[in-house]
Amino acid sequence: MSTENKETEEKKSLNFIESIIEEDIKNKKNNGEVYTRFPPEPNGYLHIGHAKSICLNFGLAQSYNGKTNLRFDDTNPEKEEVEYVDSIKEDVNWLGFQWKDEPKFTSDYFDQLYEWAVKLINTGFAYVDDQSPEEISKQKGTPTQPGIESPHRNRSVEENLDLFTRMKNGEFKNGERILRAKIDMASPNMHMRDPIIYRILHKEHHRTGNKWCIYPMYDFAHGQSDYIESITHSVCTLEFEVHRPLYDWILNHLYTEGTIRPTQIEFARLNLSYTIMSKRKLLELVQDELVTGWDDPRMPTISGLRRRGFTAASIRKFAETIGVAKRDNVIDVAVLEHSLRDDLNKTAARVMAVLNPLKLVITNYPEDKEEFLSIENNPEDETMGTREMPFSREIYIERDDFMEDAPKKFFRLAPDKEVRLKAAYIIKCEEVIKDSEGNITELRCTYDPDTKSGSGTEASKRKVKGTLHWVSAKYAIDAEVRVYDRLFTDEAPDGHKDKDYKDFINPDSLKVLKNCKVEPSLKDVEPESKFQFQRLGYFCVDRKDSKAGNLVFNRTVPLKDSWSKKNK
RNA sequence: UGUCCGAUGGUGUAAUUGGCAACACAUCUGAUUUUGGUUCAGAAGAGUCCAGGUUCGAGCCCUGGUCGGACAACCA
Repeated sequence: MSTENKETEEKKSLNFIESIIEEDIKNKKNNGEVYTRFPPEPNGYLHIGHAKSICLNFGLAQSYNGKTNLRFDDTNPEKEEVEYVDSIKEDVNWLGFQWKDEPKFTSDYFDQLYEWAVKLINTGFAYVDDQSPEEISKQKGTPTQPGIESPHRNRSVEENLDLFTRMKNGEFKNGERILRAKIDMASPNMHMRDPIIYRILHKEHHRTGNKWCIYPMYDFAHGQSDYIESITHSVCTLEFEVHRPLYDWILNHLYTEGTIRPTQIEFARLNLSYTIMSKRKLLELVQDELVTGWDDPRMPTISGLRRRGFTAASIRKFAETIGVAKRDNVIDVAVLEHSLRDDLNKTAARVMAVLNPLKLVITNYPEDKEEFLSIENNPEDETMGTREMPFSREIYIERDDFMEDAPKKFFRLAPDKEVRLKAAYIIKCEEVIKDSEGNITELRCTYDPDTKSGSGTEASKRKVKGTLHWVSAKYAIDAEVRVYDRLFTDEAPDGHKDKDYKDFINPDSLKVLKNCKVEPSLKDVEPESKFQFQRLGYFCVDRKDSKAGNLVFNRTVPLKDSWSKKNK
């Protein structure tokens, strides 16, 4: 049986949301259409957890020939800002998704929402309450005890209408009046105990300015926005599960026969080991200057991952790999790193860079001689071609690649030992030069001219245990390399009752290396371009700080390293 | 002493009319390798939260438990 046959015969397994959608399509629900939305609140930057949701929502629409809206859920002017709106649009685009038409805003629907509130009042399903927040919350009861009804619950429609109009007109101060849905104060679901649907907020809104001084609550805006936009499947995270009865209740009171009616479906949010995902805590890291900003390469934000050197494709692949379900989950951050390496391995050009330079002189190599050696750009992809690298008598190698008293399994350079210089010659270490304090300052080696890589000679085919990367001292370019590591030392930084997540910040999450030497082909690299520094890891050109003549590279992720692992 | 949701190797996700628990990550071998990378070959690791029941047969259906999560913002 051919693989082709196999693929067509094996049905791809569906996640629970896809199952629901396929069932809906089969039943001709919503005319078989699939229309999703991604509805962030513009009160912070998007993170990898949002990426899961973005890939899910846009991906669902893609698989079922549907469309996806980007909608900003901007009903709380106290927390929301345009800076966040802009960053969110950029991040979604960067991830590779296109929303339908212009981005939508819940604030676009404030007029309609107001009308619907009036309708609810007119039909006797909403009332204005004059009580203080404290009183209202006291009457709300607890999950195990029913609430009690507000003394204003049975006001006349006329009085409610008058009061609500005056709320809108700014006759009251913040908190003096509130509009509530009249549902059931004894409901076992707290959200059904006459939830607040409109509050007074004398605060300028980033889009509607000072037009409104009353703003709808999430529950009185989200479902209606879905409905207005003809969203068929409103996919959100599990914490909104208990809101679903209210979502449905509101729709029941506004729904017009024959229109598309959205359904809310909840999935479990992403948790990543060694990572925090709370927007509030991420904001705190930024405000406390524990990181340099929302796009600090150590942040799990999309802009942080991007600046770190992640590819959009690797994030999409990650989202696909982890799947979607309803149970709590913690994904090993290694899964994310794996999808990254997998992508970069195929796409990133190999270059030579020495992070901790140690001078090495090849004593039998003529002083005036120079060679240009051909080297492949990516062994995984021949079409990426080759380049020429200058070789000369004086080179730099990695300090870690030399050991004076080397253990048996150390396949690198040591006194009297041989090693191959990648794409060049086999050299032998003859002498170790030290300063007065005993620090190694230079290595003297000899090379065997017959061992030139690719020359085809018998000597060139000789096997030596180790191969080192190197750069010509004369031609190397200086660069700054920022070596990033995970931000937290604990698997679950915010999972400890007795300790703050900040207690687990990794003091070595960033090491700045100033005098690195990189090969000359890197002279004019574009910001964000990605490379594999041979034998070290994947690095990218920092999109903000790298300039011609002042190169800055970020370490995206190290190569897998079975040597250091073995030596732990 | 409430309502809703969930429970499958270390981690995640599958098992679609009930039919030998599969895949990925992680782990460990070995081979290849001018990257201690990649690739390749292989190993180990769960009997599906527990107890009953239905059935020739249950991860899947039924009953009762246990454990975990969410919910009491004029946040979303």
